[in-house]
Amino acid sequence: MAKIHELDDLDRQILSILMTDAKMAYTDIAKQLQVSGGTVHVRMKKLEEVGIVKGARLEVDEAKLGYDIISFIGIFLEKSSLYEDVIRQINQIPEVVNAYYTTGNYSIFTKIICKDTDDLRKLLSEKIQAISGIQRTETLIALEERIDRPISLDVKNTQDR
Amino acid sequence: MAKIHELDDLDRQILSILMTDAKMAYTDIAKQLQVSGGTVHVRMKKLEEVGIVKGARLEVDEAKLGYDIISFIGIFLEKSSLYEDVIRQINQIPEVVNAYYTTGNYSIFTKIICKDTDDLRKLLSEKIQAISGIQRTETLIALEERIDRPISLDVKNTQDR
DNA sequence: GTTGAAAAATTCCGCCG
DNA sequence: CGGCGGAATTTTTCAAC
Repeated sequence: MAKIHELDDLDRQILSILMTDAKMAYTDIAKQLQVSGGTVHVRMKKLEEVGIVKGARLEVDEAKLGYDIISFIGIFLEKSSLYEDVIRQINQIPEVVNAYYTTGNYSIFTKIICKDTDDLRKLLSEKIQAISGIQRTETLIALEERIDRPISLDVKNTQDR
Repeated sequence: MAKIHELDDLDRQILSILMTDAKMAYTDIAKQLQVSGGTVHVRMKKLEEVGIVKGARLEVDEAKLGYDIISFIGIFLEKSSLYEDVIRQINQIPEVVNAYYTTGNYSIFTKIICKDTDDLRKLLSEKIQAISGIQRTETLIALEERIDRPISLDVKNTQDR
């Protein structure tokens, strides 16, 4: 479930560009990388086929939509065997945007985006704490998002012009 | 820095669709929502102008690219006045994909994606710990990402057909 | 990997409710 | 004014080389 396919430098360059701007036209990328538009198309098709490219998401300013609170909630389970069940229930909560199975302090670690502190309070007391199998939670509130970017692929030749 | 613009239901429906699939053609969205392609175009332009739409990112399977370790690192600062300086230095580390200023236990909370545990170890000891102003760090390693999705906008009328 | 041409989507503009 | 329809321009997509 994590097979590494052979990618050449062109693949990585195309990915690098689209990872920060998925809407850029293939013809523009082609110009930038000095290849034909057809080539970019073929590469992307291959990358989609092997599952490296899973799709594209619009980046929105959540705060401008009224979602002001980003928080991380660490969840301790009563028994680790409850993991699947708890994840299933957490999945029902729309405000949860990420959930990870983790080592260390917590069993499950989640990222949550909600409208205000009242929303968060209700979410914790009425939704999260209500899930059976959860022992206790720890909440971390983010005041400011300072870095948000994709991973940077290292590309050998950046001698494009 | 968080002004809420008036969005109608059509705006929210368009956003909802593109937030999960930014590559969907405007004409397809138009068909789905029973409006003309031109209308979708005008709405998106407005959403971009007011900054609600910031861009689009390709979603990639990091594991297939060899990036197997997702970890969260909480950073304690010696003095909170060092915040800006430390963020600036963290920003230089390509593996850092997110950084937040937080309340609670930590001062800075980061999400990091790297290739393997050895990479992570080096990152911690050679890059993070080397930043002056950092007192200590706490690391959380994610074994499995189970939920990864955008926020869900509530749309009044979903009577599209 | 390229070229070129058909099909489709984007983008713009004048018109209508 | 907000939405519509159509036309010009670009882009995507695919074949043959």
